[in-house]
Amino acid sequence: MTGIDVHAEVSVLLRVAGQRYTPTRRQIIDALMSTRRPMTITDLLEALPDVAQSSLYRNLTTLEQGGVVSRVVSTGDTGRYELSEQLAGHHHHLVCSQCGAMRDVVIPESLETTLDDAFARVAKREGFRLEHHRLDLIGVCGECRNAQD
Amino acid sequence: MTGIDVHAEVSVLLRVAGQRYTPTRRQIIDALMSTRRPMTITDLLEALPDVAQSSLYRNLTTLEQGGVVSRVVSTGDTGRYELSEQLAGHHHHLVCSQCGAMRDVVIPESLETTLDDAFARVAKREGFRLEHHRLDLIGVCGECRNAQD
DNA sequence: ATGAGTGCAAAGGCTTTGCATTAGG
DNA sequence: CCTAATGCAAAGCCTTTGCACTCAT
Repeated sequence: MTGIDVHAEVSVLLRVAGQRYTPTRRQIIDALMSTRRPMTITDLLEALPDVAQSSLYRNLTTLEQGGVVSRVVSTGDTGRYELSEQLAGHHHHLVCSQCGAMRDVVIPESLETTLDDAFARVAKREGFRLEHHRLDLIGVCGECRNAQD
Repeated sequence: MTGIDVHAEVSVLLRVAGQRYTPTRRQIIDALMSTRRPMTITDLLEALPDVAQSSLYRNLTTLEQGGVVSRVVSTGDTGRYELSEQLAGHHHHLVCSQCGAMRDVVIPESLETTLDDAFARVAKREGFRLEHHRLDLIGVCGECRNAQD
């Protein structure tokens, strides 16, 4: 998806949610689009030095409620955000157990289908209405592997 | 795995880590064994009313470093802990998107094998040394479904 | 003009740390 | 005895909130 498409889509999503697409929000989206990994609050503050911390938090909340971004659960002590899957596509994460870095990763479509089928059965068995799944691959990233040599 | 086995195993793990298996730590393990879901700090404090909050945090850290318990990443604002997979066996979690509750769930062994194979390939492609995977099924639990009727 | 968005500072809430006391080997 | 573990209280850190100001419609 190109940047223009994303901005147009965000604009629609926010309008539906009764929210404006302000310059600050556009900057946040630009920052999130610029990388293939969830960004921490710190990352975002560094990328947007003119945005107050409180504004960042408030905008992220607004964007999340509008379905534009998603809060990513991570091991770290600070929150992480990414574009919602509606905008970025379905994906998973590689998580480095040493440095904590996260990176997006896509698994074969056939495997996703297998997973969806199996999970649907498990959810039914457990009396659970399944919405989606979250899958992280934990290991050691290339940089940390090199650093150990 | 029976309770006796778990305590014996914990004792060994802690000894290897150079740590003692104190009464407080045994109480924590008993609490974690009593339920099939990760417990929050609040849960544990309620289950162990005579244990100071700081002791709980410190013991959980010690137990985690010894490989006895695992910190579970969750959406909530407070930490969650469970017995390590070495003690509790490999499993995943059902996470309720409405009430935040988590519950253990096991998926078919054949699916785990399929996942492991596929993930190994993905990790290799990405220059990642895979350690394990984390899989959550997000949806609405039975209680919340009933509450909506 | 009228409500939303912003910045700054203060307050909140979970977690960690300091320090004196107690228990275990 | 000597180190580890505990309790209580204080400090830290990320996040949220209050309030006045500015911007957009």
